[in-house]
Amino acid sequence: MASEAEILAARRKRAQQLLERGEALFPARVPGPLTAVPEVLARFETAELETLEAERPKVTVAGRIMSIRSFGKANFVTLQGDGARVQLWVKKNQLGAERYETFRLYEVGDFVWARGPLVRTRSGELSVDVEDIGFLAKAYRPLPEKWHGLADVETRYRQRYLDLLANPESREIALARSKMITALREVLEERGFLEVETPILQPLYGGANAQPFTTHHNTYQQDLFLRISFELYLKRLIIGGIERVYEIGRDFRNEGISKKHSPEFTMLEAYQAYADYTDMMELVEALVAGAAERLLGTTRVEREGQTIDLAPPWPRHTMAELIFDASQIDIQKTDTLDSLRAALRQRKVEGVDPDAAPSWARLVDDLFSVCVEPRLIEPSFVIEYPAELSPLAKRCADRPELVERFELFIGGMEIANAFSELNDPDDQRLRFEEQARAGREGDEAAHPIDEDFLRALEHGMPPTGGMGLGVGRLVMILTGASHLREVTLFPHLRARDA
RNA sequence: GGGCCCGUAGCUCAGUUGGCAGAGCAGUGGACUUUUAAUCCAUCGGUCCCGGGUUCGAUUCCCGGCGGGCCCA
Repeated sequence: MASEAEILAARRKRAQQLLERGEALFPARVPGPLTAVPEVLARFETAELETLEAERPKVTVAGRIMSIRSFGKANFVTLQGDGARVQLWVKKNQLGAERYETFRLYEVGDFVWARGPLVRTRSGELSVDVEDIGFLAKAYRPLPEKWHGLADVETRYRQRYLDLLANPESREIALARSKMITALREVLEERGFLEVETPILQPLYGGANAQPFTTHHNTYQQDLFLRISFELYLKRLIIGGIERVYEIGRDFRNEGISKKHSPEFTMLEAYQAYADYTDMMELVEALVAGAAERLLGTTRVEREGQTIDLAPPWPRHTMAELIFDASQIDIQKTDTLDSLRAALRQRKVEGVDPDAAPSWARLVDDLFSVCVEPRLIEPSFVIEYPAELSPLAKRCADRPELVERFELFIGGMEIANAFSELNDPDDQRLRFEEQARAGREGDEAAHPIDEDFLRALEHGMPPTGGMGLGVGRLVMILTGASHLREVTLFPHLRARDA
C-alpha cells in the first residue's frame, strides 16, 4: 500500500480500529493540566540524571507524533508541541497489554497526550517515561518525509502549515516577524505615538505612486479602491490634533511581483507634528536598531555572506552625489531631459534606456534604481529627491525643485521613505495637478487629485514629519531571508487549476 | 510582459542517447524492551503536470497550455 489513495485508506482503517477499541478520534479536551513541551525542556533539559531519578517530576504533555521508533514492546516516540520536541518512552509492561495494543494504532501525525515522570534514557535523552497515554486528534493525511523535510518551494508556500511543521527555519521566521512588529510598536509607544486604523476600502486611493485594486460595495452601489498607502488619512488625523500617530497594516498595489514586491504587503507609517524629515531619520534609526536589538540582541546582521551593522547613526548622501559616484553623471548639470539623455547615451549605463522615461525626474529615478540602489548594502539615507517624484513632500526652501525627503536603503533594498510633509494646500493642489497631467500622458501610477484631502489641508496642518517603513523587507534584513515570500506566511501564488 | 530552467511514487530525488519506470524515506506484514534518519526480513505503491504532434513505439523528441523557480523589464 503506497499510492496516496492507499495511504489514506490505511490511515482511515487505523482510525476505525481506534474507534472499535473505544478511543475517541477527536475528543474535546485533554485530561488534566498540561506542561507545554518548550517548558518541559526549559525546566528539565539540563537536569542531571540523579536529580531526575530522585525527584521523578511528573508531567503531562501534548503534541503531534513526529516519529515512532518501535522495538516491539518498547517505543520511542518523538512528540512535537509548540515547536519543541520531547521523547516519549512507551513500554508494554508499563501500559498493560490492552492499552498498549491501542497505543500501537497511533501513527505519525496524530495528536496525543502522555503522562509520566521525566527520566533520562541510556543515551541520556530526556524522556517522558509514559505511564498513561491518550488520543487527541486523528491525522488522516501523512506528514512530509522526516529527514529531507519539505523542500518543494511551491508546496511550502501553498501548504505553509506543512512547512512550519517540517522546517524549523520557517517557524523561526514567522516568530521573528511577530516579535519584530511587537518591537516596533514598543519603540513607537515609548515615544508617545498612538496606533490607529484607517480605511482599507477607499473611495479614492492615494499617498503613493501605484496602481490600485478596485472593488465594489453592493449596498451603496459604490466603486471602491483598496488602499495603496495610509498617508492621506493619517495626515487628516494630524490635522485633527492627534500629533503622534501610526498605523501598521496592509497596503495593496496592483503591480508586479518580485523578491522585494508583493501585491499586498505590510507597512508601518508614522506621522509626528512639529517634526521634519531629519526627525524622521532619527525615528527610523531608533525603529530599525531597536527592532534588531530586541529581536536579535545585536545590531549586526548577516546578509548573503556579509555582515551589516545597523547601529546608528547612518550616513546621509544626496541622490545627486550617489548618482555621480556610480555613473560619473552630474544630474545637477544635466538638469533637463534632453541633456540627461545625451549624457546617458555617452556613458551607456547598462540597464537604463535613455528614451524610456517620460521626464527628467523619472529618468533620474531609473538611473538611481539601476546603478545606486543595489550598492547601498550598509544602512544609508538618500536625501534630496526631485519634487516631481514626491508630490506629497515639502520643497526645500532654497531649492524648490527638490523636496525634504529621504529613503533608507539596507541590503540594496528600499526599507523606508519619509519626508517633511507638504502642508501648503495651494502647493499641494499644484502637485496634484502635475500628477493629473502625468496621468493623462499615460503614467498609470500617477496620483489622483484628492479634493477631500485638499479641503482638509486648507483647515491647517502643522509642520509634520512622516515616514513609511516596509515591514516585510525589514524582516528580510533581520532574518537574512532572500525573498519577501519567505517572510510572508501565505504569499500570493497563481490559482491552481481546479 | 521577455529570456532561461524545472515539473517522475505520499515526501526527497535518480533515470530513460525513443523500447516492460528506479532508490531512500513514508506505508503494509513480520522480528525486536534504551532508540535518535533505529536495525533486520518481506512487501505494496506511478495519469512520468495537461493537451496535441512526430514515430511501429513518447515519460524521453517537437508544439501549445498550466504551475513553479531564477534573471530581466
